[in-house]
Amino acid sequence: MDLRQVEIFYYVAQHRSFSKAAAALSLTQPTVSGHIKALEAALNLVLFDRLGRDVRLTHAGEILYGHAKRLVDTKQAALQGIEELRDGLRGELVLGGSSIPGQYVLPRILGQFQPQYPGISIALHITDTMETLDRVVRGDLELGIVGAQVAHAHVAHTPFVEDELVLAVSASHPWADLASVSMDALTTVPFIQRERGSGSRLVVEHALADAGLPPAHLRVMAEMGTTEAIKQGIKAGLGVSIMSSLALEDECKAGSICTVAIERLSIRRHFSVIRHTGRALSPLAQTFETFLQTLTPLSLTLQDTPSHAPTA
Amino acid sequence: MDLRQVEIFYYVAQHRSFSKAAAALSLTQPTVSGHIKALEAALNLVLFDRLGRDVRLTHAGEILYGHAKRLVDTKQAALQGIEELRDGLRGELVLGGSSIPGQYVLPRILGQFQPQYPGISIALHITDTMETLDRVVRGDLELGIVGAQVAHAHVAHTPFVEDELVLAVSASHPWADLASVSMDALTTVPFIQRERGSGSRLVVEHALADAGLPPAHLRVMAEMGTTEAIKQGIKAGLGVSIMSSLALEDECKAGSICTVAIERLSIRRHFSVIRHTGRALSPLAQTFETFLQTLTPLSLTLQDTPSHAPTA
DNA sequence: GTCGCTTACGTCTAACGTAACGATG
DNA sequence: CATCGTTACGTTAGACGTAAGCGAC
Repeated sequence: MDLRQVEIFYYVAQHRSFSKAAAALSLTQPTVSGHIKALEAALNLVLFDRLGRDVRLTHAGEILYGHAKRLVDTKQAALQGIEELRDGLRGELVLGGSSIPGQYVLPRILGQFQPQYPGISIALHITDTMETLDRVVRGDLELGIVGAQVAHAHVAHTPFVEDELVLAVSASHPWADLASVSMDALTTVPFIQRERGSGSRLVVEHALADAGLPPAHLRVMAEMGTTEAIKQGIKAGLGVSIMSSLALEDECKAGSICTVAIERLSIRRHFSVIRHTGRALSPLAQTFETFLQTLTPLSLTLQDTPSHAPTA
Repeated sequence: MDLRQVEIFYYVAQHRSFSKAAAALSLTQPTVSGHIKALEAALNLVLFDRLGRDVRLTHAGEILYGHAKRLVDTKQAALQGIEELRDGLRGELVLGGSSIPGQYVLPRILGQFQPQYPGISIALHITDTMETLDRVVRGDLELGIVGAQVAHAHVAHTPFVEDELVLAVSASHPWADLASVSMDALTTVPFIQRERGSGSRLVVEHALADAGLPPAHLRVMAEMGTTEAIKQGIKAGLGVSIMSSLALEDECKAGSICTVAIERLSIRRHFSVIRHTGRALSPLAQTFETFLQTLTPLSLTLQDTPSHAPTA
């Protein structure tokens, strides 16, 4: 049974006329005749009584009519669903982000993106860089945004907005009012670092090592799983840390944490958008990726990114 | 969007493999490839991620999969519905019958027919011959069984079981014990006849007229709308009547009404199955018509048709 | 090298249109 | 005779198969 035939049957049944159905379908009347004939032959049923100029459904035709209506409706619903999907108007955008991008960057971006597509839903999985990468590889996430360049076959990295990692100290710390401290000074104070697997930690260790300060020289007094925990540790006077300036916005404003420059050291990184090269992106994900590319770093910093120097 | 493509897509999605889907569909693998390619082009969407030897649905593919499943299921349901319909296993058999066939013949036949098709329902409309004919013409009834040959363009008559119209008198009537009476005697007793439009009345009038007894010569003392009313009239001693032997079964057995032969007159008729020549019969009606044809008059008379001579 | 999807190409069915025919009112 | 469905036939698109190509493990 061919859907085309069923569709034509549906039109004929509705119009009670072969010729009117043909007109409605932009076909010629013999074509409609042929399809109905073929359908009747395929089903081995007579579907219409041809009564002079009147065409009526037979009992069998009425049964088929109900099924035909359901088929045509289902097809229509499918086409509409696909249409909306293709336009990125519907669907679920499944994203992943490591902690800093996931907590401080993506929420702002999604806040701009979602209002443009009221029909969509967004799932944002915030884990760490490694886990995000794994999920992209498995296909659980369409796109990930991570804070470190982690290579993997089948995974493409696209550089994204820039981030600066800064030295953060408690407002009551002796360094709080200094313009800058030397790199060597870092080894003299208790240091709090992120857990292994964190992109931030990777970047910090690389940057310090490149500048001639092996990570082992730091007086690491604590290793914490989240940036939030580290901030609490800093405020409690446990130690200092180097973290994304993005995470310090509120604390700088509030004056509870101050950032201090490190002499001759600027730790900058790009966040990366990662995706599986072997998998196709959903239209919605494509739309989002395009949206990301139109975002200049400016449009992010424009909204309340803390200035480098603490306000307090 | 072609249903064939969707169906093939559905198989590929289920098997997570083009080649396995091809095998399941008895197609070659390139054919399946081609269909998926065409579908992806038609929808302007990538439906599968081809990951080496693994094939996975994209997000768009998953959306389509839901629709595809509904489409395939709907098609399947339609085919099954049609199948059952064609086999006459389901549906409604809409019949009409004039009073005698409708009340005394069809119930017996339907009692044999329906148990063979548990899924069907039967609507039996009992009116008179003319009304039954009209309804067949209008298409409200697929088949009618009437007691007289009434010609109409587009209506075909098929002779059915034979019926005998007999003289019925009350058990207390002077004629009750006679073997027969003369035709002329009929004009000497009060006569009860059926209403206009009745096939029985038509047949009786024709038969008497043919035998030389104009209907006007009867001493008609009552005209009643139903056979049942006439039987009550006979039992009450209002008069005699000529009616179908089929309607007298119980009364003869009970001894309340006796049948008497009329000399040199036997009034026989065939019931006719009528149908519209311009309309197709539903498979169920076809099945029923075939069933009717296999019924010999014997199989009807076999079950308790009253003997011509009264038992009492 | 093997497995599995894609591409290329040839065949053949069938979808469609045009034109002629036929029946109904 | 006008309208509407059917039949006949020619054209073209596409469904399918075979064979070769190609990337991944």
